[in-house]
Amino acid sequence: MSLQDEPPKRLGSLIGLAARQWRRAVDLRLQPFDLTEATWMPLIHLARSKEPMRQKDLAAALALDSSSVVRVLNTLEAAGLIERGEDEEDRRAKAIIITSAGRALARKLVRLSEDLERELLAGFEPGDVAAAKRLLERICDQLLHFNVKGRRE
Amino acid sequence: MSLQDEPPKRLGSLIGLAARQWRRAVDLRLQPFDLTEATWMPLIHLARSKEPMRQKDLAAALALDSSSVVRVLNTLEAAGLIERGEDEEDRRAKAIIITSAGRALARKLVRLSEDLERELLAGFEPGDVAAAKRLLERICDQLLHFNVKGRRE
DNA sequence: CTGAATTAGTTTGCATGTCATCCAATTACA
DNA sequence: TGTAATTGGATGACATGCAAACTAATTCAG
Repeated sequence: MSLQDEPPKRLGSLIGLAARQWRRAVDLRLQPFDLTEATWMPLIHLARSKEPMRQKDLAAALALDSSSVVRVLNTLEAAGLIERGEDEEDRRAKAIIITSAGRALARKLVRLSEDLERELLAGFEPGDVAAAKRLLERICDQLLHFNVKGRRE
Repeated sequence: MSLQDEPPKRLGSLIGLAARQWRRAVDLRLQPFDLTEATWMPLIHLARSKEPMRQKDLAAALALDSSSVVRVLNTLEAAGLIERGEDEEDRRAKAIIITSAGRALARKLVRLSEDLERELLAGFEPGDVAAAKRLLERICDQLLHFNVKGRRE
């Protein structure tokens, strides 16, 4: 059931496949914490920022639709990992603050994610990985461009 | 809104981001055909195969769960692009056959997908792209391994 | 040959991402 | 200043992927 036996995949499918498999791997490891890939990313991001973030900024940072972020934050809030405070400068906005429980969990998650990536990439040339990352970043930029252009033509 | 301004992304997030953006790009282009990325992949795959395929084989080829394939095939069947025939050798199985309308559409889609990829990758070194593809394939293999091991341990 | 295990396909429930739309607050401008 | 446009957030509908449970057909063991 190896992948090399099959006809060459397009880059798009390959990326999609890799993303799905990666997500499954992460979700597997996060099961003990009752978290999933979608929930840990915001948490780590929030832990990294010293200031409380607005949801809009978080969405931008994660390159997610703001509606997705709303839902994820709901579950994080229900789990007591974050709180939604008021933003003084703009009463529309909410200031997302991470609770101490959230911060503690985030520390574990960062370690876990580093372990996973290390384990997964063991046996790969660091240079190759870095090159692939650069390429992916450029592709993402290209796609962003492309999508924005296509949408609000 | 460029991506370079932000902290370096982990490879996992980067792949996920690229996959989402790529999907959006494809979906944008497929809107006129009332299709999405999830539906065109099976169609192209079916068009490529001379023999009618079983759903199980299609699922394996797309690296999808068989239940996902069921749903996609339902919509393709409703759109008149495929038909589910009986498999003579095994009455459990269905032989998926692509209709002439499906085949015609698939031809367009192949061209479209090639155009998209070409356009998107213009300005990239072909060698770099090939290297990234190889790396992604190896990562997918690694992840498959990893996930199978973790699941039914 | 008969019952157990396996297999192909389906159904259902859940998580996640996107879009369209709505509401309230803010900003811009005439 | 008063109204229009914009913005942050929330909600609902839909697509998609996965897992678990189910059905029907096949295979395997005895």
